[in-house]
Amino acid sequence: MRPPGWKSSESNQPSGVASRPRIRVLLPLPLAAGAYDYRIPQGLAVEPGDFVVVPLGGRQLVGVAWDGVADPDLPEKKLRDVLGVMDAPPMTETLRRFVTWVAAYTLSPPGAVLRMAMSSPGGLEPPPARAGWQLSNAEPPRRVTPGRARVLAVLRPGEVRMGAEIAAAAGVSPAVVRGLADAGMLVPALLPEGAAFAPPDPDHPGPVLGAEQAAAAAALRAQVEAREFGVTLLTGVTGSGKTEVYLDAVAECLRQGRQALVLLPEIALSAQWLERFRKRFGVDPALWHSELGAKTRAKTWRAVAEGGVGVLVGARSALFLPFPDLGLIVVDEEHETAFKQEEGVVYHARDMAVVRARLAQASVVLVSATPSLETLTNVESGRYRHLDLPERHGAAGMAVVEALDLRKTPPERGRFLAPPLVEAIRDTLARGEQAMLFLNRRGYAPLTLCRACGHRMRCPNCTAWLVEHRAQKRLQCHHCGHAEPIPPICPECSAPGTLTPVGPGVERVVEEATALFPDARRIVMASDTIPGPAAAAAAAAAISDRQVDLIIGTQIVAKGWHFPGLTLVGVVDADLGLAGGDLRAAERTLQLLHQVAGRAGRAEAPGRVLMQTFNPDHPVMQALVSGDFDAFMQAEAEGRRPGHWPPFGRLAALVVSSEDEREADRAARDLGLAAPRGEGVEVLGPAPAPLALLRGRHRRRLLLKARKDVQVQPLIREWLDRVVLPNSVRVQVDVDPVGFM
DNA sequence: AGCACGCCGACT
DNA sequence: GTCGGCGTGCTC
Repeated sequence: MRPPGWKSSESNQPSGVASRPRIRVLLPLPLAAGAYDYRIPQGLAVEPGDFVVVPLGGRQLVGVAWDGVADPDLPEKKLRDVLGVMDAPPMTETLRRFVTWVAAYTLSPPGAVLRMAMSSPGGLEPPPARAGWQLSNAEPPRRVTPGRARVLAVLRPGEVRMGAEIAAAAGVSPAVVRGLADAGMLVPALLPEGAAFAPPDPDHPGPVLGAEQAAAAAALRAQVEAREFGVTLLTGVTGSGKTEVYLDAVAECLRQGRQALVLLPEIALSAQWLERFRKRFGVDPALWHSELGAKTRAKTWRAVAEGGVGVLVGARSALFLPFPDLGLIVVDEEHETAFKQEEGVVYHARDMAVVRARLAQASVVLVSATPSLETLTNVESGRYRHLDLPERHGAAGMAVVEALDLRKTPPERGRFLAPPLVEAIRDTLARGEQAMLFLNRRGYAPLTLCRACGHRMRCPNCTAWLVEHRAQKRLQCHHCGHAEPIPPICPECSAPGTLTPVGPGVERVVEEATALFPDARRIVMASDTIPGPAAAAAAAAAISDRQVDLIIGTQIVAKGWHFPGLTLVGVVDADLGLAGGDLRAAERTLQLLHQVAGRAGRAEAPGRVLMQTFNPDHPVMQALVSGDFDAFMQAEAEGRRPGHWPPFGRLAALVVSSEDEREADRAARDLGLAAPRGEGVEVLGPAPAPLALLRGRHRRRLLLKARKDVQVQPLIREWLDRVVLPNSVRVQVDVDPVGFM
């Protein structure tokens, strides 16, 4: 007896005294040692890349036969036999090399990276054959009941259909079908597998490209046609047609018979993107994101491995799918920090996309209206090519952006919308156009304090204030799961009714807008009101259909929506992202606010953007008002270059954490004392990590800063080997950190 | 990641 | 007297 789905050795003989060949097997577990060695039993053929079943301890696991030679010194008695080979396409050498590369770069166990490449256990099993019935060759009896006759008439010779379906088509109960089967007139048969994914047609008549777009598209097509590694940055303002241009490169990739992967930062919110894809290719692409169910996941994974998927659109994890011949990777909104995976294997999907493409001899297109300084620097140095789409395609010009000085025209006391913004909204609504208010902060108020004693409500597990969520009447921590009812008295001084919300969250803006514009039809777009892709699509449709006058939302309104009736965007707090000592705070704020601004005025009507700020002279505000991002990014570069800050140097963060604060301090200090030193290497800290307490763990951070030509991975590996830390202390390494962790 | 082995509190 | 808490360590 053998489990379904895999082949085992034919011989049941013991492996014998003579030593059998060995093979390394990488298991999808975070084992620091890497691949384990196994014995190949007689009668079983195992090649690198094969998905193999092996014993580990008391259980059986699927791993991948890996490259390299087994350790000849490993004693024979430790070795166990490979149990079988899965009936699945082997992992390609390119993907195996990618797994190894990512593990080495991120200082993760290779098995932890492999786990991401085996993210669908079901995909390794052949798809379950579905059972059906077909006509037998038996001579039909001369007399049959009318029901049986109808069934026999419904089925054509050789046709296989499911029992329930046959019964429905013949208008009989399933019992009649069963009866015919018992009588031998129907025989069981397997249903043919339908094509899982309709192939996108590269020559489907799509939208017509303008001259600038056509030229850029031709350049991208040529790059794909070359079938070698190359990276191009594609820039252009919102509405310049970047998507249509890179979809043309996708089409060329399909003509080449290779697969294309499009990475989006938030796949769950991309209903409008899918519509554009459908317009270009006539079918839906395959999708990959964390919300896929196990069945779809398995089907998609398997179809990708078998080469049955031409184009796949996915979130960052799609980078580890088993494409047999990947020809193109598009990273849309390449500046987005959502491409950075912060948990488990810490990696940046944009950077790893470039690595995978290099290993696969594929093209990369990085797309953004506001590219990251990293990417711009690679353009500058000639490593990446650059194509720019200069105009807004077939529509009005860019929205006019104005900084609204809150020092000159402050809102009324206890309000958050300044009079000029209120006026602008009023005018917009009066014209029958739509307005949007953006505040990147969920909840009602970010801080609750006691007016009597000054006590601030904070999370017991994190260094963070509790955020009031008025709808649930609760205070919530946005970093861990903690939530509590709003206490009736101050927990510190017991004064009743003195707890006061301070500052605005999106709910409070809704409250204010409701009081100001009671007749406007409103929609709130925040992660708590838009729980999934379906809700996002519905909200987008409601806005496009003009069922809504005023859109109030957080971060998610910034995504690439196209709302033709929207002509005014108000940014409630443009300074929000600028606080804190983050290296990229200014760059990120610019990118976010520009993206929000891009929602305004995309059709015939011109758009207007009002940003409420206390710093109208800040370079970010100046750049947004003038639209001169090149100058801003150049200034950013000049700010980072002298200190060898990224991208002009390398950075790695080590976050030491423990439930015990003194232990965290001690461990961080010990690490600091053992820090590597040398030419072009510097270690900063330890210092409290940006969230000094997170989910009950005290965190300290050390930063390793090195010159660009220094390989930081061996330095860090040796560093960690020099220090012995208690088991309760965790060290998380983040190579190329973005923002705080 | 599992699943073992290994030492200290509330139960049939 | 045991059942069981999860701390520590190993799995080719």
